Amino acid sequence: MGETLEGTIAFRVVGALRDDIVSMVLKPGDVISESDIAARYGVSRQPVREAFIRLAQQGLLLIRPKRATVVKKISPDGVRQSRFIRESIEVEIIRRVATDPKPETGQILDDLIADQEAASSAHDSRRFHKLDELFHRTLARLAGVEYAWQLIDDHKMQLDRVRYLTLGVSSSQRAIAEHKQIAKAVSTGDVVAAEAAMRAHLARAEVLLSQTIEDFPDYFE
Amino acid sequence: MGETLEGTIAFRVVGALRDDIVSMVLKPGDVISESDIAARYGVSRQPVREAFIRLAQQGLLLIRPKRATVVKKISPDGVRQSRFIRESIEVEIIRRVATDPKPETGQILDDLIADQEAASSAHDSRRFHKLDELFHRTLARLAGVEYAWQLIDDHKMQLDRVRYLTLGVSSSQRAIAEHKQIAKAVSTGDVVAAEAAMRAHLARAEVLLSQTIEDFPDYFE
DNA sequence: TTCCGCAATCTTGTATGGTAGATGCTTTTT
DNA sequence: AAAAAGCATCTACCATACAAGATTGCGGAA
Repeated sequence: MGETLEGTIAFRVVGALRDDIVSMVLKPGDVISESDIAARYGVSRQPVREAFIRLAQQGLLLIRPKRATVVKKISPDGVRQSRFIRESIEVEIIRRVATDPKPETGQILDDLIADQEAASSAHDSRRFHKLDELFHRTLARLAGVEYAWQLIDDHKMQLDRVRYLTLGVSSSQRAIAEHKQIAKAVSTGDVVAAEAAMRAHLARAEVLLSQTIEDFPDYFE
Repeated sequence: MGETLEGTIAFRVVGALRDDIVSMVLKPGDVISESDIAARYGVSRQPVREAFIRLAQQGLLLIRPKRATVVKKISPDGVRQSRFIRESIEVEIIRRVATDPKPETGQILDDLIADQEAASSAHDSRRFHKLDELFHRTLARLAGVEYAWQLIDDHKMQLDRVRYLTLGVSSSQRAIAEHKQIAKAVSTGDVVAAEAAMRAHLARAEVLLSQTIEDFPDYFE
């Protein structure tokens, strides 16, 4: 035991702040200070400061020395490049999986899609979102590069803030249909179709950004 | 001014430790402590601790709570996946650049290659390495995703530690020839050839890893 | 009225002391 | 002799105090 630092105060503060930022409880541009957060959580400045450092390195906070710390505004160009990174990696993943599909691949993906349909029918959007994420992470695992997904996950936080602003807009039916396309192309070893399906799937979120910027201009830089 | 934190002690310690780790002055498995480093640099433990946090998040250190902090050993699988990430992104970059090459693209790349040839003739391996890095970063800039290169750069630290163990092995002549291939394919808009040339260029380092593991087994996990 | 300067008061950065957990060696017990 | 208990001594974690840059607003001078 104790091989990780999950039990530390700093770790808890990191999690709490990250959740608040991604879920827009703390809004882009909000000014916070080590003392504020420390008082709010009833701890000293020290672990809060360390949490700030971690979150700043993840691109969620901006520490302005001797001035203040602010919740980083969403950078449209940053979002664009995060998507570029995600698409680059996921396309390469889908290629590798489709090039050499294992026998059990199709069944694994189909099971996940079935779960998603259940969550969609139950209108459990939180579970649906979790399963959507799992679908993509599973593809990474099948390609033997699960660590690469962890990287995407870090950058996805930026995208998730935008997603949170557009809740309810996304059509789960359409996402499921696209997942089915991807799964089918993968299990039949059709690399070209798999890549095209993945690109189309990822491109769908594209249109949302400009509209969101107009709706919430203060949250963007 | 002062919009950054470059002037802080913690920042300097980060840089110094990172250089020591990448250049193998601090070797994988070495045990260090906040007190050690603090005494060595003549500062207090606080900025050292913050430097540890940053470096741990970058994957160079492993903090074992209440036990010690060690220079992280190189993970062969991590190196493999870092290469996967790099190849995914760089291939996508080269596609975009080659798909829509700007008029000045060819000249920019040719100039860089010329500089590299000069550095190679002068046997200035440090400058050669810097220019090699600049070549790739320039491609990212031409694709409009310079931030993506920054991401690669973070992961490249892991690869650089391996590279440092194999100094002198790489042939600069061959690297230059490959850069020329890439530049030519890009400026003529030959997407397929550009992608193939980039993959070949990145794959060349592949063979070195297994040999390096045999030569320095203690540095790997 | 406008502008300049200064001081109160924010902020983050740094130093240091104390706490608790983990390790390893010594001593004690069986 | 072997195993277990105790203790010295590491470590990172946390709390607190102080330092120094940055901001704000007030007051006096032009």
